[in-house]
Amino acid sequence: MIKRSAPPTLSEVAREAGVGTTTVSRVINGGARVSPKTLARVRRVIEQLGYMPNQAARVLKGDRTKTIGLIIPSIADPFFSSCAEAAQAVARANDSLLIVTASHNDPHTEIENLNILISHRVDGLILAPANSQSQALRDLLNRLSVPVVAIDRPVSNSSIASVVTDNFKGAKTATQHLIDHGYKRIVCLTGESTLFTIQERIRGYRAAVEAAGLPYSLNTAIKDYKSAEYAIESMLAGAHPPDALFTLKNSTTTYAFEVLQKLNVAVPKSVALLGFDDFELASAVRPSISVVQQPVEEIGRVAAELLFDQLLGRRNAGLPTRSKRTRHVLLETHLIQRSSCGCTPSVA
Amino acid sequence: MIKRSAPPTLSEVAREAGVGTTTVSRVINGGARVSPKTLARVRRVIEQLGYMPNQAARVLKGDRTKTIGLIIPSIADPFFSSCAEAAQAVARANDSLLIVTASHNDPHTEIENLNILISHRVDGLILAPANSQSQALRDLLNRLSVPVVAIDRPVSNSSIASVVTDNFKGAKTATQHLIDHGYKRIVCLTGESTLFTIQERIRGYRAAVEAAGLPYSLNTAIKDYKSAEYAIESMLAGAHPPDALFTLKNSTTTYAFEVLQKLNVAVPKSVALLGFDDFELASAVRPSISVVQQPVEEIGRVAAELLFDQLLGRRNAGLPTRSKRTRHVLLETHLIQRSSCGCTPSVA
DNA sequence: CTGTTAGCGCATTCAC
DNA sequence: GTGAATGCGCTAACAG
Repeated sequence: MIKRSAPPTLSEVAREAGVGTTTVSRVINGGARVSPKTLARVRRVIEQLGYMPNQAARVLKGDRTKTIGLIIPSIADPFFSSCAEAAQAVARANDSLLIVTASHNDPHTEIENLNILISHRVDGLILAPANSQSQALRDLLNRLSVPVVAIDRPVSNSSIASVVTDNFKGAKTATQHLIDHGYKRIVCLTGESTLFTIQERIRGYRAAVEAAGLPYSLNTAIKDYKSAEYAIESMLAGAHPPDALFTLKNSTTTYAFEVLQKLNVAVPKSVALLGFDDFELASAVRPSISVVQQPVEEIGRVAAELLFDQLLGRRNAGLPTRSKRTRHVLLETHLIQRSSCGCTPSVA
Repeated sequence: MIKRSAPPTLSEVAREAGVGTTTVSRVINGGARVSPKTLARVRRVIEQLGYMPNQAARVLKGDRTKTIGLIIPSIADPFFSSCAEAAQAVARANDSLLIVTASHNDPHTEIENLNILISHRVDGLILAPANSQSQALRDLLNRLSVPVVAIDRPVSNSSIASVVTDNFKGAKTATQHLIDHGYKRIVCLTGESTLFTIQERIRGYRAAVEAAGLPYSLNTAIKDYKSAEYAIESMLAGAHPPDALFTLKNSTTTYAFEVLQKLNVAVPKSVALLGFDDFELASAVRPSISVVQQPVEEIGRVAAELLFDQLLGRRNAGLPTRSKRTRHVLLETHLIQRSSCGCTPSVA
């Protein structure tokens, strides 16, 4: 076992096998038009030397890099890591490598990641924009020579393809569901209210309560257990305590749930709970928590498929045609009726 | 806004700015030894053209790629995605890009990923071996010219650095904790019993019960809710029903928890529950679930730090010195005493 | 301070 | 079937 400092090169293989570099190149790329004898010999040398083609050199030749980039807020976030997993599956199916980076929802880090990926000459890009409105991002994306697909949040005022959940409709339907249950004082709780998705959900909530002539009550200051506890405790002690809570994001939902438990509030009897975004144990807790479910894997999968559509279309078209049909995919949510909203699900 | 098909190159920038390529190169790399005047001019052209250096060309020059690879079973798995996040932070701090791929615990896919990363000439590699025993993996890893760090599971019979949790000790301590509570029939439940980590935990469980002269009862067939339900239900109906359950992995723990709830078994009164590996809502459910917590982020962080240590050491040493001190880091677990084991935690 | 030049490893003409 | 030569974009000698 020889541990060299530098990996073997194609020409070393060629020399060792006593053939030209072209032949080795052919062998690597399928072995067409090479005599069985030399094929075998070259393959043996490759095996022996542990030769692996240098991706950088191939890329430099101007071909595609067979690499696509994905920029998400966080790798550790279940929502986005599921997207990533799905996108990676599609990438692999298209013989490509997916490079995932985290922006932490910071526009600066996002641009940084973008530049890194551009330097790596990714063939295409999927990203969840930290800020849907950012002019800088829009500019950078527009001058890019590769196709881009936005996920979870669109890039506003741009023709960039996107795959997002119908947050408005999902929130409106969910709120309506609470209204149908007969709740009169539905309070909406959330954090990170600057995010596009959250704003859409707020719009949906508002549309529903206003249409029903019910009070609109929104608290966007829930950032941790403490703030949730404070908010809920004071509301409950107030003159017009809520009879239902609509939480717009995962963490808020669990905070609210924990607070209600801590306070020994009967759910849904005294206060109902409905959350946006499903999570692992929502069905395991007591009462099980009703949620608006997003098609997480689908987002990643569809985004990647859209990207490769553009990639393939582009190659077939010959010229880098401006995509004729920029597509915006709006994915439906699904209301999962468990116990916390007042429903009695068939499956415990 | 001109959308070119091919990204601008360094020499285009040079031509446009009326300087030599070297000057542009200098500007890109910090701008040392360039007159302020030209510096400004070149920078303007770069900005204007939206030039970004081609990573592939740099790599081809033989320098480091400033890229490290990470192979984990799944991106969507909270445990590993947290590791990945931590490793990425370290990578960024070292001005490097982390490329994450998923092996799905399949040795074949693992080798495939490995080859892809080798082709990309990563400077180093972190991986959670699908099979700790695999000879093929060991061979491949050994002939690699870059440093490797194994996480979660070691590569047995090899000098490859590793960062793993002390699964044996963690499981033994946990079992002992149950014994101290007075439980006499502690049953161990799990799936994926071929994994190194699970085997270590089984060893720990066994060591503890045998030392205490208690019966050893292991079921490694828990793969979904159904199998958990079947297993637990039959045990409970048997002659010697367990008074405590020790579950060796996350999913098993939640399955067990759900089954116990479904069956209306009082926890921990009738049957106690203790799980290996912490998870998001373990403290939010009722009763809150006691667990053996692993230092997840630390695994990723330490592994990456170890890798960069080797990388830097290697560069300073000049020659590719065989690492004198191959390091094996064993990380301690932490027993989180919540309610399900019979403890009364101070924090509800 | 600045420009010229030579390759890095590979795929790809184009000859033989 | 096969090989020699060219150039992808960049950096690092070396001149000036």
